[in-house]
Amino acid sequence: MPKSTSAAATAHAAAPPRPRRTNAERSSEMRRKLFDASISCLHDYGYAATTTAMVAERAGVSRGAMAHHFSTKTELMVAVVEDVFERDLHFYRERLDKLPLRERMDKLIDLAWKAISGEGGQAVLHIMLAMPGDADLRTRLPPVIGRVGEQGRELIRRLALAAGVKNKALIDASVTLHLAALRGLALESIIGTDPRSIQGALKLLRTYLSYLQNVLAAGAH
Amino acid sequence: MPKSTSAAATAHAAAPPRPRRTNAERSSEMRRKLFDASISCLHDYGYAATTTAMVAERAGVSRGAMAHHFSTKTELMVAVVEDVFERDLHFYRERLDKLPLRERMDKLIDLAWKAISGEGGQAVLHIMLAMPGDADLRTRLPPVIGRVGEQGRELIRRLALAAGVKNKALIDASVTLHLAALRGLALESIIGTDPRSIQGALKLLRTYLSYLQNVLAAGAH
DNA sequence: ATAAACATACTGGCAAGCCGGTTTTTTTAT
DNA sequence: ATAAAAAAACCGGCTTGCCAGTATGTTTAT
Repeated sequence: MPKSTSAAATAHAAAPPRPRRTNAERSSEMRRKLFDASISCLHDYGYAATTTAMVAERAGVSRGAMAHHFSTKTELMVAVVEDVFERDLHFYRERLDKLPLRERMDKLIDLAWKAISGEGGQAVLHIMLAMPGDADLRTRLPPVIGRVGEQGRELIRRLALAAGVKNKALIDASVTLHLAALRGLALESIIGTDPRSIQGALKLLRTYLSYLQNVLAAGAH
Repeated sequence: MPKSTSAAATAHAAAPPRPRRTNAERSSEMRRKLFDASISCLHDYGYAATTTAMVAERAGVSRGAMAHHFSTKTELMVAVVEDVFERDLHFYRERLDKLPLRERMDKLIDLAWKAISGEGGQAVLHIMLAMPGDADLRTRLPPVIGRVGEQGRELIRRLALAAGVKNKALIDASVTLHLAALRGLALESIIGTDPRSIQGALKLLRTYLSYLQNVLAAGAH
């Protein structure tokens, strides 16, 4: 392989165009690639069948590079959950801000369904279900889930308050229930349930929510 | 160890009481033990962290015996799902038959919650989430799920018809949604969500169902 | 220069499946 | 009825492949 000659030193040598990225850029690009590959693998194969080697390969990255950024599989997975949650929150805020207040609640279910049933949501689902089998995950994940869960609840509370609803306990119960329902439906789609059946359930869920809004609005006056 | 003498041949020898079970009995007892141990392990550690050796040990059975009845882990897990589903259906029927028609619908949610959030339900949840990573599971499990799902739907359709509801599509959507919600809440309890929050969500779910019944009953006349 | 980013090779542990052999039950032949 | 033969249930060690983690070497940025 006669590539070692000073060809690279010649002026026109642009065979591999060198971007000359900064270290911070390299790191964040590396993490992005690893997250995407992880999510994709988790979606396709689940937690246990997702091997670190597989993730590295799909990311187009060496195992060593991955080890440099995430020394253990658990660590990577926790970071994946954080990444997905952050992106989801950003996704919600970006879309909701453009809508008039009255329409936001209704849109929320569609957005949440997209987030939860998508690749990222399914990946998170798999990681969560791996908790009972991984002690590290069991200690590291709950704080992450709790933090973002609180942020999400806060976001929805604001929407509800703007709509004139005060019953905090009921709002929380509603959030818990609707998120659980969406997760359950996402699970159904994982195990191959007929999508039409799932769509019907989603429609009913929207109906339920608007019923709840009516009741609460009536009670609020 | 002088137990090898003909003590067993004497009339009163009850030291090791030999049951002299029939083969069918031995088989079914063995399967029962393996199912219970599997469910317990799945609940405690999830799918991947549940090893066949662990199941055998917890069942108080040799690995070879287990291999005789279930030659592969996947095979055992499919059988576990079948067992849980059969027991659940039996559980539903037994409890519901004793109730007057009007109360059955409401009771159904409690029963389904007990079944889905219990050890067996969580075990099934773990097995389902393992599907993407196991090709065998992916081909063997759907038929089982489909069969029992249809039986469950049939049971509920009868209840609904007895209550004067005709809208078949809406009934199916309702069943799908409510089961999904319960599964999602079971998942929440697995990842350690505050039980009070879950109870609140359950209460709201019951409210939703009675609302739906009222609407349907009104529409049926 | 030196530290961070990236790559390659290796290792230790472990779980699933396999296999030869033993014990218990059931069937068959006498 | 009873012994021999066949079948079914049961046992535990072995092994092979594979995966997470590690150790060491090379390139790129600061």
